[in-house]
Amino acid sequence: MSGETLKERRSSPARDRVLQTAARLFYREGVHTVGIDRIIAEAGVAKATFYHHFPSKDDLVRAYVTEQGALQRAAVAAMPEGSPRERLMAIFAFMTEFGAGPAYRGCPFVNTAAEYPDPAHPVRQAIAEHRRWTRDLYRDLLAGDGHPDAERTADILLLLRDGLVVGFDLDDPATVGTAVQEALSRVLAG
Amino acid sequence: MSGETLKERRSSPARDRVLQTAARLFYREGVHTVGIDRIIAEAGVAKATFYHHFPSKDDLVRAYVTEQGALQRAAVAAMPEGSPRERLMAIFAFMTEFGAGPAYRGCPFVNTAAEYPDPAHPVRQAIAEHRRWTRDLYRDLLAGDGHPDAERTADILLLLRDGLVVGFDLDDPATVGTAVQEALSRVLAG
DNA sequence: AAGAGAGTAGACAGGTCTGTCTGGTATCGT
DNA sequence: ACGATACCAGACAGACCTGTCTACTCTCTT
Repeated sequence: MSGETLKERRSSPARDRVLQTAARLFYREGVHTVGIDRIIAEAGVAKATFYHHFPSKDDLVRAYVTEQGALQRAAVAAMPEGSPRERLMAIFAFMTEFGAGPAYRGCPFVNTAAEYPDPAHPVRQAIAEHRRWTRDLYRDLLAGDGHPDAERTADILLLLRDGLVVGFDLDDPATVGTAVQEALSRVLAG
Repeated sequence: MSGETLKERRSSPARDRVLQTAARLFYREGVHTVGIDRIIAEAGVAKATFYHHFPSKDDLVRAYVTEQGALQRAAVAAMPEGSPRERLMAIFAFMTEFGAGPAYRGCPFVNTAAEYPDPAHPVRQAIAEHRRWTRDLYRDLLAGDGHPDAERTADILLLLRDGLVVGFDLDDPATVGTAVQEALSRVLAG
């Protein structure tokens, strides 16, 4: 057997193009406003091919969310070595840098969740899974840094992270950036 | 001249019913997924009447956002008397209580903004206006409490507020509730 | 008395949405 | 050589969307 026996992981050029195009459009314009026709047109893929790889649009949205999660996990894994404290700070520094950029449109998970009210929906479950991973990442880094209350502080950092992504999307980036720095020092000191 | 000479403020039973129905549906299910037909059906209003009061759906959405802002301002104004510090705490206590309820679906402003990517859109501007009011409210209460850095701390509180509304929508309410309390004490202790 | 304004019911136009289906081509493993 | 798989182009169905329009009723103001 070849390397990739995983069920859903089968890749193909057309599928990748669809997913990449969908990611770009969904992030920039939202999920419900972007139609299948537009995605396949910009991806240069036939409609039958699209429905061959994704049984429905919701499956594509779920794949989009899952893909974004994988990208974030890969980005964290590829981060330069350092102490847990340094890594934690680097994560927030990266979000701040990215959030201040002109292409920033908020957090794909938070934005997509706003369009899927039902918590039981597969898309929402994929989002919930990524949020658990994020919180656990914070907790592990805090614990590795010897923080006395890693569990609760991780919850606070998630709170801060959500405020960050919303603020960078809706408010003045410079103001949000300094607020995040200040909040981090107050939270981690306390 | 009678009391109400303000341009847009003219009220009517049918208009109120439309706005109230739209608020309920938009909040629970999102803006783009709820159509005009459904709103007028549930509001018991003819289509011509709807378009008589609201030139387009976007005008209704803008009215929805503006109305939510007015409700929040009224709620704060109707709060029991107390010191600035007590009032600030009461605001966060109220959000926590409300956010833990079963009907909570996140912040209407944040959720609606996720469906309107263009910052120049009237809907987005109405949202931005409410966010400025919120931040200034925090700043005034902090200043009234004699906080040494009311400006920057207000930004942090807004950060925390956004984390709160997102967290209560997507995560376990109990966990978020304790995290907010803890974060508040750490941030305000400074 | 008369007209303006608010209301109702519902048909209609023109567009967009998701998803299906037809029909044909190319590549690849066996 | 052959069957499976991936891909293309595009028509089509059926639903839903926003917004317009006709035609009529009721009530208030002047």
